[in-house]
Amino acid sequence: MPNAERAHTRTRRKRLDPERRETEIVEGASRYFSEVGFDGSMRDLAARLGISHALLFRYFPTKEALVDRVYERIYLSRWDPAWDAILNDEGVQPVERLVRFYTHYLKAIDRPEWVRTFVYGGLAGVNINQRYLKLIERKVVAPVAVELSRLARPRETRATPSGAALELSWGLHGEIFYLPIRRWVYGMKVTTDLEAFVALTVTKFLEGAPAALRNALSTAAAR
Amino acid sequence: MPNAERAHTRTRRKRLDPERRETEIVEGASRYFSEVGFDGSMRDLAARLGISHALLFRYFPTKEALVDRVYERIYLSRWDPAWDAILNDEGVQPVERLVRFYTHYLKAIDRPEWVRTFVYGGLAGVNINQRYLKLIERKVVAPVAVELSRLARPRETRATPSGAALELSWGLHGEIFYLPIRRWVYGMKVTTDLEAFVALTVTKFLEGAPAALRNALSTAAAR
DNA sequence: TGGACTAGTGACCAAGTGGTCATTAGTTAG
DNA sequence: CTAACTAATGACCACTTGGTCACTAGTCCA
Repeated sequence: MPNAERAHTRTRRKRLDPERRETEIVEGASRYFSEVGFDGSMRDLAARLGISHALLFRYFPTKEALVDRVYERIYLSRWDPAWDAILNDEGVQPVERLVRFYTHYLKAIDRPEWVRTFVYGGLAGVNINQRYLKLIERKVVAPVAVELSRLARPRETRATPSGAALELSWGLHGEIFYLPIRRWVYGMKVTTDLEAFVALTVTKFLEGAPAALRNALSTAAAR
Repeated sequence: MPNAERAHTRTRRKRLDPERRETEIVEGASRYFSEVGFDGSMRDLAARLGISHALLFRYFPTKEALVDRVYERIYLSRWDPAWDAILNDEGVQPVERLVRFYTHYLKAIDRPEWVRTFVYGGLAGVNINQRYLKLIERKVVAPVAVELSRLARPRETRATPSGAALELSWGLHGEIFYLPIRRWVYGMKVTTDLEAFVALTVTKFLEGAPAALRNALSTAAAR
């Protein structure tokens, strides 16, 4: 074992093959920036990784390039196609579908890198956020709103959900998303029993939203 | 009119009395930091205010002092005592109470300085946030949870609400808070009809939450 | 064993940061 | 009109930042 326990001081220079080093950098950067925000410095990051900051610039020409890479890693390639199936499985009761979907989703999302980076990005106006939210609207909020409309008015079959239905579905999403926010942004102590939390929230939604929607639609129509 | 239209160039040096200058600085700083985040520089801020950055240090010994002051201005002194009355007015139906309270609250909150600064502060771990959320829990979430418990189980009279009831009330709060977040953090286009939004959300809550709570309590008891 | 290849570094640069201070110039009371 | 008071400034300091580059030293093949 040639590489064990050096007598003379310090972790000497380590030579990694470029591929490994790169993933090490990207992963480290994800963690680092999510803690500190994207104003964190390249030198600090390098120190954490135990390398010189010059090396970072060997792998990424600018800080921006690294940051872009971190974003990419965190969001894109993070929508699990299986979720679509869960959400649209006609053979399952709506409650069950929503509970399953949001439990999976929450489990994937409820991590500091994800949540904090997302919020940092929102504040900075990074456009990846807006793209992501559009995706959420298309894949989750709108379908849920359609389902909700059907529950509220079983007879009607409208393709596009009303504004109120969308608002209510965004409400569900926001409510669920607020759990990781409370945990990772505001540092509050909150449940870790994600499934119970989702079940509770979804039940409330399905018990209350159809009535609220009917109410809103009829008062709007009466005007 | 001695001070009108100088022929020779530039807005010359202006001499304000300290009190006015100070409020001008604090207000400008609130706007500036809420846009840029607290990593914004004192020089930039000064340029925006049309003064030299040295002057800022005449009024605030350090940047931190200014930031503290901005926080103070934005949150503390921003809980309207009238809200307590609205929320606890036994003579009014719960729906109406919640709608009124949250409409007022949302109107006060739904401004970029407030929302963005709050979120920036959360990410940075500023303790004022945690204090504020404790206040919300004490003044809003907990009372709402108590009310909710009463609605779900009219016979019981427990002083402290269950975990599930609290969770549901936090859900309501999160859902409502998510509207300004979407507007000011993620830059989405969302309703400006706050009252209609609150009415919708509160209705959904009151229609759905008691049932969800009963459900949760009985399955927990059955175990 | 010795070279060639190249991952990794230290020292450096220009631009920006928070913060200081001697100096300048509006304003007003006498 | 002048002198005194003090709001406001410009020039400066030490330090940090993103980024560059000539050099150093692991590793592996001949």
